[in-house]
Amino acid sequence: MAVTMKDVAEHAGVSLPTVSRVINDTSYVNAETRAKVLAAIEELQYVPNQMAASLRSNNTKTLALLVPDIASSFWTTVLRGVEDEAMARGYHVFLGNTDDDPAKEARYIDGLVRRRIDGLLIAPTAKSVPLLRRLRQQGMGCVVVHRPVSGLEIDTVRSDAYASAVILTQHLLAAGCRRIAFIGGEIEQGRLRAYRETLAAAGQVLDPALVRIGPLSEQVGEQLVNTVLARNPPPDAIFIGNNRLATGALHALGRANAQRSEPIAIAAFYDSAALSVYAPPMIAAIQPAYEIGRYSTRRLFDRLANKPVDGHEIILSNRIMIVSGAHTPSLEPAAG
Amino acid sequence: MAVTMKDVAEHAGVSLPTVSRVINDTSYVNAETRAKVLAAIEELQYVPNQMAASLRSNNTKTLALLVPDIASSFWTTVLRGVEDEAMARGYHVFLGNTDDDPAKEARYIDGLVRRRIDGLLIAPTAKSVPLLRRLRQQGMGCVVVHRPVSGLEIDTVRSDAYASAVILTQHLLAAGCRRIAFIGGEIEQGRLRAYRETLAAAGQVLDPALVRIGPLSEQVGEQLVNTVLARNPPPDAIFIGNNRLATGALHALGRANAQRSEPIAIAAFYDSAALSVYAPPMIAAIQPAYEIGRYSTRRLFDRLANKPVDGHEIILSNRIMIVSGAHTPSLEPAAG
DNA sequence: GTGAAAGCGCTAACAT
DNA sequence: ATGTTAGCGCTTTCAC
Repeated sequence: MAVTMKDVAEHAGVSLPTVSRVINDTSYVNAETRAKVLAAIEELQYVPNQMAASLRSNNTKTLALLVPDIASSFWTTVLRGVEDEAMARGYHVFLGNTDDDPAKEARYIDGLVRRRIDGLLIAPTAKSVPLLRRLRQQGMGCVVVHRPVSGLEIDTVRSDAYASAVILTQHLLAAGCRRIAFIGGEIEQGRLRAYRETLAAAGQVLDPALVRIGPLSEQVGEQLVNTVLARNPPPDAIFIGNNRLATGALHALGRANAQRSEPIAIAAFYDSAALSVYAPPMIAAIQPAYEIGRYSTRRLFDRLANKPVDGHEIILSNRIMIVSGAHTPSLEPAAG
Repeated sequence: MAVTMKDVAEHAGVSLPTVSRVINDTSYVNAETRAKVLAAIEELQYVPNQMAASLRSNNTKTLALLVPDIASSFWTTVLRGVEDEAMARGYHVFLGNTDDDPAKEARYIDGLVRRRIDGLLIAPTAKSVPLLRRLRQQGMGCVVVHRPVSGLEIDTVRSDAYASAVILTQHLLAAGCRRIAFIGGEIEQGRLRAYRETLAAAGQVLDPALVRIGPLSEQVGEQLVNTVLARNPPPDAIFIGNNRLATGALHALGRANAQRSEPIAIAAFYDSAALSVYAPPMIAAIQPAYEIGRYSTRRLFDRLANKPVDGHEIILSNRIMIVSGAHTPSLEPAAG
């Protein structure tokens, strides 16, 4: 059917492995021989068959990134980081959406293992630990992206959500807020804990009705805000623990604040893509999505190359920003 | 090394092809035999090697999507559509960013051809026609996404940008605007033509200084708006021909309008993801990104299956929306 | 309905 | 520095 390495070898009057050596630069080849081979490749328009190479050599030069939903600007930016880093090394990347559904995740991973990907970057669901454990036993290179995993020593790249959440909460307290609501996703346990502990440390009692958890979508963000606003007395500040929720939540808050003399203060986990589109006055923790993507991929490559690395966790810092104008996010990180 | 089909066959006491038949459901197998095989697969934790299967069967159950930049919400949503459709049929998808750079695109495609992907979904650069022609000669299934291609009969899925641009321009004219600026990307020739022709049809003379073309980024969107606003006399309306530019452009316009008694009217190509984050009063053409992704993928599958299809172009309609409140996009499509 | 044999296109191990 | 040989794990073809 298509032209194969054998055809190239015959055309160039050399043996088949010599062609392989030229293509993969895997051992020295005479300049003359090399030229003949290159000419044959050019003339026959030969394109190597990676399937065959992979079957023999046991590596596919292929990675995969599994995220909850690529439609979220955070994950999009992570993907861009992964892609840039992988492409620079001649690797290609599969993308998969899990929708945080363990069944979908499992189905995806099965397909990826069949395809013998060299490594996996994954934002696991809450129930993925056994699956990750099995993958690792099978020798699959894995890096967990942006989510902590308990009960398993595995490479993880994430930002320090807890520390940022403390700063955000302290900022609201310092601004005089005394009824601070929290909305977030199931997965944001660290941020919720930071919020609770910071309030407790400041001697604040917490109204449990002001803490709302829900699935990660814009619509839910809006609903959760409306729910806590309906509480009597209403909150004087809202901590939004997730960037996906933030998109909807900020809308609802914008409308609510437009009708109040004293606006409700806002702290939010957000990302730079969303920031460039909409940024009301607030204090925000901006997550380094692109860097998370790049560092995850680098760590994966380091593992694949058996390079020595220290520790299992890479923790990047969020950028804390105080946004003052309606559409003019300050470009300077805030102090503290 | 790993457990192979041969191991499964021995364990189940059947021949190797029988295992293959069970796995791929490729011919009838006795219920008993089937059960034995399935048990062996389970017991040995066997995962088929898709490389080997692909090498033999000449298909990889793999697609690729090449976009200018996945960080744009439009392409993100297209990807989601592609992914959903592909996953439903057991296909996996490679993602690539070209940054509209022909060299990068070529490098990417080479890697994909080596990997023997079954089909390619691509938003080509302006210079990709020869490349596409060659790919098609090699028998690669190709669908062009969201961009018109001239001089080549190739499957294309896009929205009717020209028609929408006419409606947007007519709307601005009907609202009494007489100095309508246009900002867009190099690639948006159809939209620019619609704008020019509609103005001409209405007997309007066009100030060439009010037409600005630039590369697609938020920053450029902001710059282009500032450039046309600096013109004396200033425009009374701005037509934003691209959703990526729109993000930055709408910021600049928001600031400008805040300081004017008579606001500058806005018409824009936008997308639903961006809309849910920020939507000032304007008339917008909302592009059906998710559907473009799904239809492209379906068309590709139809071609791969040699199904008869009529025509090379699938043209979807944009949704025309009149946004009135600051953050409350009307959910009803506007008439006309 | 199932098995035996061949071979997809390449790389790895060895020989020279 | 290059050639010979073997075989990666599977599907296909052809028997029976």
